[in-house]
Amino acid sequence: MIDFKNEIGKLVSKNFENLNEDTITELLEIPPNYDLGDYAMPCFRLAKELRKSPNIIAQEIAESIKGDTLFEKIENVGPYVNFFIDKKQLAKTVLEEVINRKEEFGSANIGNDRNVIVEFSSPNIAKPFHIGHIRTTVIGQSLYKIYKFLGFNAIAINHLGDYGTQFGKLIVAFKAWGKTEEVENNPIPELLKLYIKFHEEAEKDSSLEDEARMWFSKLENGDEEAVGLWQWMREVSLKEFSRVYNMLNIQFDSYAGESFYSDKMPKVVQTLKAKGLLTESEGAQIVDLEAYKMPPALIKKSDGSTLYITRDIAAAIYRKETYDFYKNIYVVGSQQNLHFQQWFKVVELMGYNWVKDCVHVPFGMVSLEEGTMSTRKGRVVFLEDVLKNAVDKTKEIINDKNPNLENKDEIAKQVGIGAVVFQELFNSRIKDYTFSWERTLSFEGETGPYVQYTHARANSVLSKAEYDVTADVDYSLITNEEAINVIRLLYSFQSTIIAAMEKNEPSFIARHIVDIAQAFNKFYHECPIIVEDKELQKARLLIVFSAATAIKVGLGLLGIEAPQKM
RNA sequence: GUACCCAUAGCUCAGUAGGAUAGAGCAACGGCCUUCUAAGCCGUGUGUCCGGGGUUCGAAUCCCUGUGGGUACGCCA
Repeated sequence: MIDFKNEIGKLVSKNFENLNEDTITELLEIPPNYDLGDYAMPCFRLAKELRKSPNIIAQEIAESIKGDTLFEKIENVGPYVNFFIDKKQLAKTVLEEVINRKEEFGSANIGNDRNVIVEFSSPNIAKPFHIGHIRTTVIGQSLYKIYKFLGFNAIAINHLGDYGTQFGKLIVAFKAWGKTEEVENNPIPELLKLYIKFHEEAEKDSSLEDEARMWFSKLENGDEEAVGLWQWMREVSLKEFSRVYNMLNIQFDSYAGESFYSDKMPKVVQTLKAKGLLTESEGAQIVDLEAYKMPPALIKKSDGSTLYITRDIAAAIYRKETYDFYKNIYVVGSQQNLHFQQWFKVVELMGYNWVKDCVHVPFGMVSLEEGTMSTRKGRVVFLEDVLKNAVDKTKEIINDKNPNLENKDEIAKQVGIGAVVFQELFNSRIKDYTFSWERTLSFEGETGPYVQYTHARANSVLSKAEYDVTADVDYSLITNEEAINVIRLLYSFQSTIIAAMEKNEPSFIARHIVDIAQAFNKFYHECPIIVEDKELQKARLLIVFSAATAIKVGLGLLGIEAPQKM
């Protein structure tokens, strides 16, 4: 595609020797509305250097450029120079790009096949997969897809919470009150019951906590009974999780969870000791971080067993050795900000300069209307229930609006789950929010189903017209504002995807495809597409095809399906 | 107590690297299906951009400060 910013840079610098292309393109911005052009160049900052008023500079620049074919108009308004792109040129460059690239539209080879690890989802074994896990799961999946789309070799890692004192607790609880058959039949809920019971009983009898620590210690030392029970719990839990992953269509390249690193930790402790970073404090082994205004990092408990932070360090080192990552991304809630800061600092102190490539991508908390979620208190909303409810609601809507639709169940699944995922990805990561059924199950306005609906509608037109993609189009027929607005959004599609990658923010893409859908729907209402004039029809169908393609690609990057009909 | 995060319309939120009149969706009300999918489109209204300073030609955006809310701070993850 033509890079219009660069073209403006060339045009202006040609006439003004003391302005080079880069300073011009850096100044360029997109005006508040299209009446003021496609690009604007504010001249305030040039005023000092050129010793003229911004208005005069803008006037001189505007007057110096005459008769360029890429721009239909270049005008001066006060201190701004406004550039209006020639509509035919814009339509041609954008629509030809879509034709040439189809569902690769928007992709780019920025990554050069370098490895980017995305760690996400990472639920705790033996605990329910609840609504609090949705953000990491869905944001992680989307980032994984975005990096791939931009030419990186993305690696999805599910860092399962399959280790730690909690397993000591579960083993104690299972041995005391559990029944194998009940757990086999209904693993997560039964294990959760045991976990809750443990905490209730431990309040009365604190020796249970010690017993739990002892069992975890046994597990770490390879005690046969402990390892056997642990393996069994891990297996039945994973089977449950995979149901949700299948619904969301998520695959992982690795399930190397915390337990995977258990034999890699002694070396970390050794290195820390060798580098003189480890000190003893209250019987535990710590790395003092006071010089960096942080609380100390606990490496080993007083009973000798390890902690979360030690495992994360071991995992990072292992990943560097195994994948030689370009970036190592952790999609983990903002509650763990300090934890990441601490262990990043420890790794830095160990002398590993690749720590700069480790990125914590935090996100805000999900709470319930009743208050914060608590597994121990059993106050949770299961993710599977949310997805199922959304699918059921979608089925009702389909029966109401489009009862003759084929594959109702499949489409209800795509739309219902799409609605939940989209809602999750539409807002900035960092914001906290309260889960609400009403909002999750609303399908109008800025929602997944709205975008999917727009895609299906576009497809319906294409199939009615028996459209064949062709570049043999008279682009000068594309003149109306509604059509051009769609094309403008398609033009900025790729830069939006790149920004989403740079900021690790899938919501950029979600918002952009809503914009495309809105612009398309206006176009759809204003301009009849299947018309007498076949040349005009061809041009408009190409816009329909292009908008549908971009929406499909965008939804794909969010991990959402784009059904042909709905 | 200390650190970090958040604060924009009745509600949920956008607002690119500081730039021209601060925008969407929802909710409310009123229109539009004999024509390409009405999960749609069009119209109507609302803002001390949390308060106060500062930097700047220019601040919702950057800095300082206060307020309100959230999170985290040694043997959980």
